[in-house]
Amino acid sequence: MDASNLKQITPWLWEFPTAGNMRVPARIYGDRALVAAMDDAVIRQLANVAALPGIVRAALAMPDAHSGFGFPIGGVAAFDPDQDGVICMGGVGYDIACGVRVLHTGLRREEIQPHLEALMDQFQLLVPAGVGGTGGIQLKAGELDRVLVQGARWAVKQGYGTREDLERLEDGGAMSGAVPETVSDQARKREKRQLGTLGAGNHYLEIQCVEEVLHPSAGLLGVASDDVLISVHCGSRGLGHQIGTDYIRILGEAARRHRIPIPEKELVCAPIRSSEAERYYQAMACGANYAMANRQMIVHLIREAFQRVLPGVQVRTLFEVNHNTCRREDHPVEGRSRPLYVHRKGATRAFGPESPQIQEPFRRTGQPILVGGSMGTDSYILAGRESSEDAFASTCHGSGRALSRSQALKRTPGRDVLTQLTSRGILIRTNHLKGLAEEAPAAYKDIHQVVEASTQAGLTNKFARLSPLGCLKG
DNA sequence: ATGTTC
Repeated sequence: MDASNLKQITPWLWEFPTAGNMRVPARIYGDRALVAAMDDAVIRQLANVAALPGIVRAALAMPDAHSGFGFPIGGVAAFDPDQDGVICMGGVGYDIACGVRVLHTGLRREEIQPHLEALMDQFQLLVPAGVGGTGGIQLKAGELDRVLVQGARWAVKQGYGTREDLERLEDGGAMSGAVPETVSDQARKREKRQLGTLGAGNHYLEIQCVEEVLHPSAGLLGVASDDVLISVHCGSRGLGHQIGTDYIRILGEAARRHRIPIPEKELVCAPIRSSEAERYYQAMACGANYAMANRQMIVHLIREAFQRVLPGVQVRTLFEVNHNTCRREDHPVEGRSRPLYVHRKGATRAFGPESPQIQEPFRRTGQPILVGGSMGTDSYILAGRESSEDAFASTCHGSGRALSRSQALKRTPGRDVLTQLTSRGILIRTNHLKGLAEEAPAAYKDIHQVVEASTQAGLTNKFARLSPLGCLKG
């Protein structure tokens, strides 16, 4: 992207001014190099989003943004129900409430090292992974509806976790507003035996070590140097994908009736107060609850693996954050708190300390966020700040793709990626070499640069830098 | 991301 077409607001924030049918400007967070490296489609898609009814302040892109289906990945947009604002499928994406759970093993680097191979083997054995992957639990008749409403709380009630896990999940593990009747038979059919499965693509389960503590309050999150953590990155599987697919048609018809122009298929939307948008929100909340239950089931499998290899180890939840959602949240608009519908696609919430909109354990630090690097690179723990409110309390979610999947496939064969990572001492487990090539480190932006831009822009503070020890890829 | 182009 040619940054000379953009107005520099700060060295970490750029603006594409309102033009044509845009109602608000488009703004991109990132340093000059990150913005210059973004594909032009990011601006085109942000301009499309900026033209939607009821959009507030600006259409935003985080420093890890790249083009997505209809709406950039790394995109944020908020809509006001009193200004004919809309709910937009593309602002959530297909993998509803994809997110990251972060666990603490209670172990230090030297304690885990002799058991790493055995642990990775057990993870591979116990956690089903891959496209179309089943092997998750078979739900009894009627049970799925309870999962869709209760989310991770359902899993804990079944004995797959603890109350302490739930205290550290968004909404205590159950997003409100879920109505199972809005989820199609087709979506239910695709769900069969996928609860407790990792999925494919950039989804992973990684053992990580705290390399560097970067904030004096890191201890409040329970993180210290050389601690061994686990990150689980996955989402709502076939069920969430089918909900997205189903509502493209429903929201598309609504958009036509309300005469909202839809330049790209997945940008379909409907007025927040229409029955179609209400139903989409209810179905999306079901997808979010499925994703949170899914991660909770995987946490249970991780604990099972530890029981086999290192019995007695207590694996605790540190936090979880979703990065593909639309949520009703209160935000100040022109000095007054307003209920807005905030879409974050490949972007996470980043409320600062004291915010009533985050779980109680995080009120002193701000919302904790795991920003995943690509496979084999560092990750960061960040926490939200009050100044993130400029971006509707949002920040980046990962390092962000620099190459498309097909470009990455051409660049490096999967076997070479495996060799490179192994030679750096990272244990890789996968059943799918092609997937490894698509997710090669070279296919991603530089995580350090993305995190630095987010920090300099005032969206988040750095709390810790993590390095990978072992990775199970979907 | 995804019953890997319904």
